[in-house]
Parts: sequence; C-alpha cells; structure tokens
Amino acid sequence: MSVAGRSAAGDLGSGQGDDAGRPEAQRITLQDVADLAGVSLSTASRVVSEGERRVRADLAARVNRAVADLGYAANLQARAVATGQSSVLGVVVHDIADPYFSAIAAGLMDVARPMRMLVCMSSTTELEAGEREFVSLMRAQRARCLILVGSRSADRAGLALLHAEIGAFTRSGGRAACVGQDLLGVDTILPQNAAGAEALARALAVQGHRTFAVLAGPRGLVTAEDRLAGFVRGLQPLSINVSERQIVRGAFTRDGGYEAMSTVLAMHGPRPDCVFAVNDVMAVGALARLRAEGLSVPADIGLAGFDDIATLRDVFPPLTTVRLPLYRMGEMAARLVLTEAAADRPRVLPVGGEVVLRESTERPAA
Amino acid sequence: MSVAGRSAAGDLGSGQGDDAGRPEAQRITLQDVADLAGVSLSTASRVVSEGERRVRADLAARVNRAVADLGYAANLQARAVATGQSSVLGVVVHDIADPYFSAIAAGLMDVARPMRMLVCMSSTTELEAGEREFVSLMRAQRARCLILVGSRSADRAGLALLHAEIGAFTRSGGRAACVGQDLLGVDTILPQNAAGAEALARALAVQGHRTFAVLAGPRGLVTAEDRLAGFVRGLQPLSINVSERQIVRGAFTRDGGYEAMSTVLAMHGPRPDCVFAVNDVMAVGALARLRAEGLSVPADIGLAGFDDIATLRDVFPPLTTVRLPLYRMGEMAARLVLTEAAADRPRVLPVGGEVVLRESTERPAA
DNA sequence: GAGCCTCTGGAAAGCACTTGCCACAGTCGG
DNA sequence: CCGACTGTGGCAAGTGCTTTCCAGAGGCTC
Repeated sequence: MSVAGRSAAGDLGSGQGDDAGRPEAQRITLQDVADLAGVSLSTASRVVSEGERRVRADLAARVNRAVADLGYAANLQARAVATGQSSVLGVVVHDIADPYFSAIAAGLMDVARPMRMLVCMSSTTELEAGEREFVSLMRAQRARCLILVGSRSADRAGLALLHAEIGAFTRSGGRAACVGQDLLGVDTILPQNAAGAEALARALAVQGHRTFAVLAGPRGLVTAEDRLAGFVRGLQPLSINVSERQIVRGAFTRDGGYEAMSTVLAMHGPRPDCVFAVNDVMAVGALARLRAEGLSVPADIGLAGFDDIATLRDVFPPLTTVRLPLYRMGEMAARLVLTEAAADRPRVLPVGGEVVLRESTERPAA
Repeated sequence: MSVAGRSAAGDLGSGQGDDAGRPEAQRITLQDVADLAGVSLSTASRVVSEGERRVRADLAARVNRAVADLGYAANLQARAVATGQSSVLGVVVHDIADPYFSAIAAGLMDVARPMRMLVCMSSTTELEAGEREFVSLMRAQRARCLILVGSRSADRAGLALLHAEIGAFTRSGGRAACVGQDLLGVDTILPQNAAGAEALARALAVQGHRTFAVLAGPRGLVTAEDRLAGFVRGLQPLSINVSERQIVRGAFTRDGGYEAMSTVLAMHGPRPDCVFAVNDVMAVGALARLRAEGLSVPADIGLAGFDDIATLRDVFPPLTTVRLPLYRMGEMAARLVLTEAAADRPRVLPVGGEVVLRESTERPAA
C-alpha cells in the first residue's frame, strides 16, 4: 500500500514530509489509482495507457477521476521497461553554443516535440570519446533514435570505435542517422559541401577575384576538407591556382578564423583579392581580425564563408556565403529517424547549398 | 532464456535478423551475461552496478569477460525502476537557437556531462503550455532535476499552473531550479536586471546622453519589465524622464527589435540621443534597422543592449551592454541542482551584471 | 574441535508497469 | 431455451534490473 490514502488531491501547498525527518518523496503508483477508483490494476493501466483494449465508460471515468485526484503521472521508465519501447531521441552536437548546431538542433526539436519524443542532448565539443560515450549511454537508455550532427574527423581509429558503438546501438533496435558526413554507415543528411564551395569559387571568380586565400579547418575534418577541395576545384577551369601556402589551417571556430586570418596577413607578398573561410564562424572571426588590422571589407579584401548561420544577418558588411538550410536539415533528420523505417542500406539525402553573394565580396568599381 | 546462446561475441558484422522476416532487435540482458559467466543473476548485477557488495575477483573477471563478449549495456530504464533513481536532468529553454539560451545551456551541459547526467532539453518558444507539458513529462520520467531557464510572463493563471506542476515535480522527489525570475518557488539564479539597467542608464547619462528611447519587451515579461524599470529609475536622479511614448514594446527577439526600432524612427519630434534595447538580440535587430535607415551608430544615435551575448563580439560597431555571465549562470544552475540538497526555503542566488561601454554609445566629440 | 564471526553466492522479493489469457455477463440467432 | 459470440474485468506472468535475506564455506579463537 502506498501513500494514496494519506495525501490526496488538495494539499498541494503543504508539500513537506510526512514521516519523521526526511521529507520522503511521494510515490504514487498505478496501484494507488486503481485502489482509489475501485478497479483492478489492469483496468487502470488500460485507461491510462490508451491502448487497444477499451474500458467501459463509467470505469474509465472513475479511473480518470482518481488520476486527477492523486496527481498521478505514469512512470515512463517502468512503461519503457515493460514495453521495450522508449521515447527518447538522442542528439549529439559538437557545441550547442555554435549557431550552426543550435539552428539544426532547433529544427530537430521542433519536429520531436509534437511527437512527444524526449530529446536528450550532448554537447561534446569535438571530443571524440565524449561522443562515443554518449552513444553508449543512449544504448543503455534504450533510446529509440539517435542523431549525430556535425563533421567527424577522418581519424581511422576513433571512427571505427564510434562506428562499432553505433552498430551496437542499431543492432539493439535503435534508429540512427547523421547530419554531415556519410562515414558512419547510417542514414545521412549530406550537405553538398564540395559542390557548394565549387559554385562559390566560380561565382567569386565571375565577380573578378583572381587571387585567394583559404582559411581551412583542421586537417582531417571531412566537412572542412570537402569545402576546401571543392573550392580549389571550382577555380581550376579558370586556371586559378590555390597554392599550398595560401591554405591556412585553423580551428573550426571563430577564434580559429581570427588566428588563421592573422597568419594570412602576416604573409609576405601581395594580399589576396579574397579570402574564403570554410565556415561562417571562421569567416566572422576573420572579419574581426581584418577590422583590427584596419582593413576594409570588401574595399581592401573580399571575404566569404559557408553555412549562412543566423549570426550573419547582423555582421557588417553582409557576408557572402553558401546557404545551407540548417533548420530544415534538423527537421529532415528528425523526420527521417522518427517516421521512416530503416531501409536495408543506409540512405543518403543530399542537401544543396545556395551561393549567396553579398557585399563582402563586391569588387570595388574597377 | 534469451539470445545469449545464439549470438555471442564475434558476429558484430552480420547484425541482421536471426528469426525469419523482421530483423528482431537483439536484446541482451543481465541474465545472458550471468549465464555466460556461469554465475547467478545477483552476482552479475553486483559486478556491473559497482555497488557496495564485493564479489570475488575471479568471478568478477568472468562477468566482465561476458559483458565484453556480449556487448552488454545495462538497461538504465530498468535500473531506474528498480532503484527509484534516474539520472535525467531536464532543461527547458525558450529557444535554443537564441544565443542567450544556448550559452546558458552550454554551461549547464558541461557540468552535467562529467556527472554522467543525461540532459533532456525542450525548446518551447515561449509557449506557456509547452513548458508545463515538459515539466509534466519530466515528472513522468522521474527525472532527478529540472532547470527552467528564461523569463516567465507575469500571466497569473499560466504561472499558477506551471507552479503547481513544478510543485508536483518536487514533491515526487525531483530537484528544481530556475534561471531568471524568482516566481516559481524554487531555487533561482537571479540576474540583477533592474540594478544592471540602472547602472547602465547612469553610465549612459555620464557619457552625455540626455534623451532616450527604450525598446522594451512584451508587456508582462518580467525580465523585460525589470530592465525597463531599472533603466528609468537610473535616470530619475538626473531628472531625465522617459515618457511613455518613448517606450516601445516589441517581441523579445531580433525581429522584435527591428520593428520596435522602426516605430521609434517613425515618431515625430527629435530623435533620441540613445536607444536602450532590453536585450542584445533586440539591440542587434535595432542596429540592422538603423543601418537600413542609413543612420550611423553612434554618430547619429547611440545604442545599448543587455546580456552581452556571444554574437556581440562580431557586430559592428561594438555594442554597449550589460554583461551577464551566461555560461557561468548555466554552470551555477546545474551545480545547484546536482550537488546541493534542497534547502527548507527556496534559495535565490543573485548574479550581478557589469556595464560594458563600447563604441555604440560613444558621444561624438561635442 | 566446538563455537563464532566474516565473507560471499544465490534464491527470491521487490520496482512500476503491460498484456496474454481466462472467465463471466450479456446479447443474439435458431 | 440453449449455445455461440462479443465485450470487458481481473489474475498472473512477464519486463530487466536491484537488494534483502539466507545459507554455506572458511578462518579464527579458546
């Protein structure tokens, strides 16, 4: 017998302990509800869990009454154990404070909420191990779905371990997907990084830019590598060459962009017409560096990024970039994993990027 | 008897179904582990759950061996049911894509991760009801803690309902805290909104500003009201009055700021020296509006915000604001709820704001 | 060598649910 | 008026774990 008798409906105010000492947590179980309603546990369960079996109206009413009176809330954990079906959707992002990730997360959550899925998030700040640990945690939670967003590094060993962990997750019945690179053997929302960068390069060339520097991400980060490669490839038909020394590596963050830009400025030789940062946060960092240097964009130098994060609305000058529908990519991933059954082979959904030319790359009237 | 016999260690690759048709999810239970190790269920449990009771070394080794071979992961849901202790930390924010919230969330998650807490997040976009629903979901999940971040509106009815729901949560043994207003009867991280705005107002006056407009948030949003009131109060000793018509209401978002700024610009009479937006995202929107109008900040008009969100690093001109240690506030909330026991009465931890004067309010040399 | 204590394995009773199965009460056709 | 059928309540057996309790083994003292 649990606490049902002692404290029913009304006393929402007094909420303190009943026993001596510790204010023991009040546990109201379905049994209490059944007792109060004068029905069996099974009947109460049928009413509460809204399953197949119907219950006569008057009994159902009595049960609902009891639920309300007791303030009962079904124990989802217990339900999950009994049914083997949880309603947890795991999400791992690299850094929730980065607008790229938070936009995707927002899209994702907006799909999850109406489906009454519980979104469990981990922000692992690029820690390979943290990611793996979270996947394992999700497996332990028997989460229904898992979405990994963000680029993975091409590190063989780490990737294999992560892959194995995800395999264990799907094998135990979970549904996994990924937003970013198609490296994990699961359904993937795949932004067209190379194609986007290629198109951007061509567009910049059309604008009249001839010499470039690229603020590339860390070596091995696939998204960054793809964008770099696409960009270089886009310039080839025009016989514009991007030499190794014009490619500066840096962290995939604002400060990484700032520092990479410093490196570019410190180089000997003529300043490039235009700088391409492989993502917007780096571009924004680069812009800050240029401003610190007293250089004006685009008059003195052009600057372009990639992603079209929300922040760009408010940096000045408006930055040329390749727009990725971030919010929608989040939605896609969530829908993929929540509404569509797993196919035999992992599916890859490409997402195109759209070149958006803005003031930051306008050529001064020649 | 479960699948233990059928599929052990090696076949991680073939992962498909064993029965006919559906690739049935592989369920490995502790019983399988115990069987394989040749020990009882209880012994296996004692080894994997790392409890008090010690197990002889050789048996423990056998169990660990079996765990590894089977790729077993303890079912956390079942464990939670058995122990009555979950490791879920619920977080509700208004909009995860807003840098204010994502900064707090980041701080919070960084504290939660090393404690192996699972962070479940809900982004409710100011929907009163959604918030309440999530709290109830957390109660159903028997979450250990709950953190509500963001200002609540002063709407009596909605607040009472939310309050009741939170009461039910804590009464059922959960620990709740809130970042924002002290309205929910739980421990609160309370930014000094009024004091910060007051100090800002004085500082602006010292800079020489004499006439002001305020881009206020929606009526009834407590944070916004506090900042407005503080600002007005800060000007009183200097006999500067902010009249009702100089206070423009708008949504607590970038676009809200944009539109509120439009309203200010459309007013008859002389333009104010300086505009105070009650938060930075509004300020940033206002800045965009001013730029669209061809007005220069601060030459034509001053502009200040509140919060010092990360985005501000990259808007130009640098915006005067009141810095709140957002990331740290998230950490504080998480620590409060995770490491400190609930006191008899809700605790309130005030967090001061620091006025940061930047270029956007510099007075042109008189 | 008897008695006592400590150490540790395992049976079994929870934990809060769902659900298969049986039984019983009506209802209807023949 | 009898039997088949349908609708529905409740018992009890799961679900995967923890934990209490008991019992046996071994070590120690006297």
